[in-house]
Amino acid sequence: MVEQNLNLVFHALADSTRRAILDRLTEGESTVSDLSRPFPYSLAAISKHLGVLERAGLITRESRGRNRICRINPAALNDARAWLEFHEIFWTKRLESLEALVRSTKGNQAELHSTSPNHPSESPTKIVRRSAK
Amino acid sequence: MVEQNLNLVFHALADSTRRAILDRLTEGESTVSDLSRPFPYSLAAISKHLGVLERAGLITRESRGRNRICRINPAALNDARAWLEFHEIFWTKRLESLEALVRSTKGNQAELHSTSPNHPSESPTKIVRRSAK
DNA sequence: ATAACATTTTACCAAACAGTTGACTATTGG
DNA sequence: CCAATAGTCAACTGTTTGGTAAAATGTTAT
Repeated sequence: MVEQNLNLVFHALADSTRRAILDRLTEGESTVSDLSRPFPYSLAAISKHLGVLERAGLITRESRGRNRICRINPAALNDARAWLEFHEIFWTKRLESLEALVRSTKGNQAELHSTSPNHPSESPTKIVRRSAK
Repeated sequence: MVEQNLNLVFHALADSTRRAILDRLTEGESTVSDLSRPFPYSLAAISKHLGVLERAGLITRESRGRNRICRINPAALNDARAWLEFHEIFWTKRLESLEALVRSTKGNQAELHSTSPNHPSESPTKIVRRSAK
């Protein structure tokens, strides 16, 4: 569930055009055609990008008359940021404790490969078959 | 440059298998076949995933005898995390000031669409043609 | 009513993706 | 030296992506 959402969010962010759309949206809500103006793409292309962003929860769209106005949804970034932040710290900590281990055992050739200083069960991400993407 | 790198990093992260590989790698460096063992995929598939992760700078690979050992590179997460963190704060701030504006002008129907409380030049992401992806 | 406008949908295309299998290249243990 | 092991590469397959153009759907203004 969360896994699937991370896929959607990271995928949505992995495109310059979509990130630029998000940036434009920080300047305030916007209609689709206003949004599309600065881009060298068709309205339909932008509409598709908005679909990707909406499915990822990064924006919301609301019909107002014959326009659809788009707004950013800051909360949706939280999952992704949390994943990154946690992992950055986690990885760094792991590397530090690994270095400490190396330092403390320097001189005697301790096993350096297959190092598992903590229990593997801490690993937070689960394997998901491609069909679930 | 940075733009391009963000594409690579976010794309690399937008896949459960690759995130799971990264997680496994936090338990310590690993060979490719050790890495591939828990996954229901061929060695070649995992090797490809490792290529994606390496191109994004998220891991490094080093030949050791007939093995290639893979290590995580925590620094590479920084760009992505920085982007997310900045934007989450940025977006939230914008929404707050927008709300404040709405509150302060409540009762008189001020222009609510096309709202640009700050200068648009602050927007950090640039538009990049698809070819650059 | 009807014309114009804003957006989505559909049908299509080329390129990229995620996977496979099988051949190929090193490296090592016996 | 030779067989086994570790990994990558090449070719192929089916699916997804990011784009287009054109038709369809709503909504508003006249």
